[in-house]
Amino acid sequence: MHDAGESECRKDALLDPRIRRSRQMLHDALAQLLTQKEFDKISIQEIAEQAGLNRATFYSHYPDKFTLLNCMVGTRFHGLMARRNVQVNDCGGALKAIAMGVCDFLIDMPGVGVAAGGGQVEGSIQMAIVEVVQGILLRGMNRHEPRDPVDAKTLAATIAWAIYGAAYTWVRTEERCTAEHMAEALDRLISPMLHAGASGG
Amino acid sequence: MHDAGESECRKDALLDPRIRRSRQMLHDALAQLLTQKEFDKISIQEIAEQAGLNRATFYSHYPDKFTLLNCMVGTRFHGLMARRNVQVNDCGGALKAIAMGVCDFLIDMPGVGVAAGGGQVEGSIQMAIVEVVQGILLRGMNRHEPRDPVDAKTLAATIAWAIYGAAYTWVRTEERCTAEHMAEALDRLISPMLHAGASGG
DNA sequence: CGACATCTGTTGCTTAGGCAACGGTTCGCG
DNA sequence: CGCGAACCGTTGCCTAAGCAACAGATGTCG
Repeated sequence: MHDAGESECRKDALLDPRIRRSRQMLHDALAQLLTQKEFDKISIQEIAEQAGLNRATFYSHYPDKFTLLNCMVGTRFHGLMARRNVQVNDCGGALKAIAMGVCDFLIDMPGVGVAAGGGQVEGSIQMAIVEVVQGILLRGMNRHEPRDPVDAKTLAATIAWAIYGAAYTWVRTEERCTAEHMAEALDRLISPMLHAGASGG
Repeated sequence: MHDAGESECRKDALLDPRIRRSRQMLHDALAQLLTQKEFDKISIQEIAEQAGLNRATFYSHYPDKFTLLNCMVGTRFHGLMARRNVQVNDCGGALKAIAMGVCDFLIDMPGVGVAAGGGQVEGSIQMAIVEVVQGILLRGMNRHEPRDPVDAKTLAATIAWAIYGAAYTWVRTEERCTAEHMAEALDRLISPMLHAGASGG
């Protein structure tokens, strides 16, 4: 089985309610356990037990706990941005909204503190954030001011990584400013990049 | 089917996890809907939808929404008392704990406000509370100071109804005292009844 | 070293839930 | 009155989840 492997993490709709429910419970279980112990100290048995699901059911959804982690992080970040309806449209402030989302997500995400680093959790978070932010940027750019696809992809990647890097550094800073302040600073910093190269080729 | 009919509401343990989960979801769904509209304005379709379950699944657990209401209220009150580990033992204060539980439950229970009265919801609550409180009293009396079974049953019923009636009146009072204060008053009022007739025949 | 414990993937069978469809009731509205 | 809409209670078929059991890997303690 392993229907939810990596790439098909977010086919939320159209799915059997039982499947969506089970995956949701596995996500919640892992998130809960991450508040108590490190990722590599968590067994699949624990996750299944915490979720109130059978261990065999875990394997019918994910091949291993790493894939679950990736899907959990991706789904949660995607959900956060979707709930806030973050998108790049004609009115400004999109970059600020994106940066706010990333900052808030990093703050709330268990397993990411001032301590620890280089773990599997950080990697999953980074991947998920960059991928989702890239998607938002690309969709907005294509809809608003079309440009060369290669340029668009490069630009989106650059901005996505820039925002993630800034937020990642920010969240690990002892006496950091507010997320709001950080997001505004990032917006001012990056906006020129987004609008400068429009329609260039 | 209809495995959870009325009397066998609380066989929680030993049951297939899927069954416990579904019933829990139906309980939560009904409780949620009761915060929004009156009981007889709620359809089974709504309950199933709110629970994220199929309508047919509802019928495999309960014959109608009245049974669900009874089970939901009973389970919730029983769970509240169990979590607080309320029981009649050698040290005093049992009646206060019981009264506190009843007051807190009535306060939190949706569908019971200063308004409305004589509805199906009130009836279910009354039945559940009296039954559970009677059980607690009977178990405690048998364990602590055995007496004639008939007397015990009558005494337990009397006290249970007294507490319910007091709490019912209290919760519908405009400017009521705290639950703590009310429980203490009831304890002082009823304790003599509980201890007076011990070992009588 | 062996004994014991825990976790891992995987299997086959059983059971609960999803779904579509049915006929039947009630209600409101033109 | 007829019509549609919504709810009811039930059915049969299909799919996901529970469960027990397996062999194998790892780890730890005496």
